[in-house]
Amino acid sequence: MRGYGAGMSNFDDSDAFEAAAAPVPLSQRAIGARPVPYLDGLNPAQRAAVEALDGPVLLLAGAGTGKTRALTTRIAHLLNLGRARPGQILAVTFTNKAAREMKERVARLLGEAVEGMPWLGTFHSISVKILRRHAELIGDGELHLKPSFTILDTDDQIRLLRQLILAGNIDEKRWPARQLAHLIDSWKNRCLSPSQLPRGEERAFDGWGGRLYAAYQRRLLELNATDFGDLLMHCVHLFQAHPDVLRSWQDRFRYILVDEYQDTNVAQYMWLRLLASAHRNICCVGDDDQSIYGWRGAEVGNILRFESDFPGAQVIRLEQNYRSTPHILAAASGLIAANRGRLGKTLWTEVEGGEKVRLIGHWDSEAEARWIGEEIEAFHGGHRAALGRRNLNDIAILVRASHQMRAFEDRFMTIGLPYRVIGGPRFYERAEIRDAMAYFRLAVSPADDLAFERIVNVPKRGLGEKAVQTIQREARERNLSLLEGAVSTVATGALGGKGAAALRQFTEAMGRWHADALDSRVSHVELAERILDESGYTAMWQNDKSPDAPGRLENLKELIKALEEFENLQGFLEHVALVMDNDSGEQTDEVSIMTLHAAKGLEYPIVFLPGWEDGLFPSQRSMDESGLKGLEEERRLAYVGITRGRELVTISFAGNRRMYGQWQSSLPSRFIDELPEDHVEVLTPPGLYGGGYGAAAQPFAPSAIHERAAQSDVYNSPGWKRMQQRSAERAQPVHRTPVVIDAEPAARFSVGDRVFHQKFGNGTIMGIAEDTLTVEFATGFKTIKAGYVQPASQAGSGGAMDDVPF
DNA sequence: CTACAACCAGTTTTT
DNA sequence: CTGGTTGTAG
Repeated sequence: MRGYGAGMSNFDDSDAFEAAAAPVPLSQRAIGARPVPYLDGLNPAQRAAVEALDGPVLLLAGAGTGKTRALTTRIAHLLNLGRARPGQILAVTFTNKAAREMKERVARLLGEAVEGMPWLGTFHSISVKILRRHAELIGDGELHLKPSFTILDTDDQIRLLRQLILAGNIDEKRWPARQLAHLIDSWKNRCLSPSQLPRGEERAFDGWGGRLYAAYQRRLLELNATDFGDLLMHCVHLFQAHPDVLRSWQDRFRYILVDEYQDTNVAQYMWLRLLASAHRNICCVGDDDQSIYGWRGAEVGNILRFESDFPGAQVIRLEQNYRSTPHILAAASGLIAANRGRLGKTLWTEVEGGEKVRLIGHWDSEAEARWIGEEIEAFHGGHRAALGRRNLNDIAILVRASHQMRAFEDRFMTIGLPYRVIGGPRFYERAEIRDAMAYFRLAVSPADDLAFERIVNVPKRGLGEKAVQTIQREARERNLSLLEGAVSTVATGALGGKGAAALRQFTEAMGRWHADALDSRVSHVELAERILDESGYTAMWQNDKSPDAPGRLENLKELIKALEEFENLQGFLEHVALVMDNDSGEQTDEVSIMTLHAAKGLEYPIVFLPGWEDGLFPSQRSMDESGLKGLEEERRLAYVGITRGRELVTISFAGNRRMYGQWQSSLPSRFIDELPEDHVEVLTPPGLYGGGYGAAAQPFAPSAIHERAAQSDVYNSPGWKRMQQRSAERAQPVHRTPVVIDAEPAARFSVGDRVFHQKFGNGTIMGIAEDTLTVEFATGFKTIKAGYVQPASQAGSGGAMDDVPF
């Protein structure tokens, strides 16, 4: 057993073990009437976490220390001891994914015997459940929510705000709706209603912030709608204003568990405090070193303050790591030790050996991508003896900013290395899904004005801005919904011939769909398909020549499939806003590329961390906006990145990077200086000065990189200097290695073959000249290097179009 | 109303 | 450089 944690003063090895120093292993004692096999195999700290059932508990769980296991076992224990029934445990997560995983694992621990946990879910989904029961209490006497309220997503929210901004005669150029949305969100994150805004803040947004916020909240009530931020804020205000209601929920939830506590914002914190204040049986699990969402309202302070917030709290540290090698843990620990405000933990492992964290600098971002591509091919081909032959699924590239991904996508496309981008737009955020949903929403609730506006002219019906304005005027004057207003507009003949005919057709069809939506004899799945067909929506994409059109049609099919799981359209719409996500169930062998944020909670045997350059990582913007706080959050992000790796972590940086089409030179990240050099091996970049892979590592310590930059071989090489000079002239770097790897593929193709191209979609080869193909795509003829296309049948492996859900 | 050209901004992301 | 939005001409 060895501890790592350079310079951490508050580390106390005995902490975790004292709590569990029981003479007889607990798993061998009879607890209650039933045996407790699930306690077997827990380490002492985990067992302590499971058994400290009463009172406030802070479970500081480092990366890879079996946090979820402790949490789910704790739930099983509560149930097994009869301390609570499933309905009396409140277990909160941030994401649906985490909630799902926890549900599955609790079910596995307890077998079929236990019914599901109704109150295991995200902050938002649980808040919705609570709010629906007390909707009438939200708002004022005049105007209040109804239990059937809808939940607007960010898009709806912004469109609503834009209308208010325009109505207030504010220049939307200088004061964009997006910014107002962010401002209002930040208020809601802090649980501030319009009347509670601190002086000064209400004057934000050109003096209109407070008033626009108030107007927006009023409009939401009129629409019987909430946004995501409201769900939490309304709950807190409900609890504060109605002690009897709060009391009933406090009584119901005998035990409270919270996952990822370091990511809670003020609203979530208040929500939890209110619910826990009576019995104080609250167990918060988190890792202050992994708090990386400060920019969206998370308060690390919540976890740092836990002991004073809940006096007498037990603090249990999970520090035994089951994921990474000692070198990886040591590198991560050394790095994070540079952060000030932290509670302090020291990860250790029983595992021995393993490779040091590798560090390598490259001339530019293209060389970096090229090198990583070659490394991956070597791992995949089994050319790294120590690691054996690896699946691509074992490998991940974690970047700071999504624009870094392109270099890798380009390169991997060229060499035909299958990859998958994780993250990206969510399924329900895709335009086609939102359009389809708007149709369904309008069919179910004809008064849904936002849905009406979204689809009245999708597909194009010749109903542009003018027509919509006419309808809006009509609706406002007669106090009707937009759909009713549209009917009325047709009747009064306020709209010209062509538009009127199209609008009549639209409203009549919608009338039929609405009737069918209410008719329980009509299958909602068939109705949904019919709506998309009759509205011309499906046809719109079928006629669309762009390469992503087939993918969109595919998504629509998936949407219909998802519908089958629900009783009716209403039920589907109720859940979809909160619970829909894109977890592609496909199991193909691909390298994963994602942002560091998206990687949190995941692990891979082999991890590449490119782009460690000052300004990019740590991000300049982060530091400019939040100073030291921002820098520390960046450092936590680096910590998260390193601790994703199980066996081998490779950090890299480039001296030049293309940004917005221009070459910019950069220095290695300051985080590289902070890596403990005993655990880092510095590699020599290939091709610079005859180095090559086999060359011995340069014997300079990473902590000296900045100091030695001026004299080191890398930075003194003629090539490097030439590049610096060239990039200053905005020229392309000298460094251009001919692409060797893809010299052969042309042979694989012959005229007439169907091929797939990332950008142009599917096409047919019309001619071949060496490695250059002439391909006919839907959009016309293109001349393409063979390396950029793949046989159409394999289009499933590695194209951006694979990034579709399910 | 649509199509195309000019213009501008440009981390991280869940619900 | 790119994608998204805005502005103008047809």
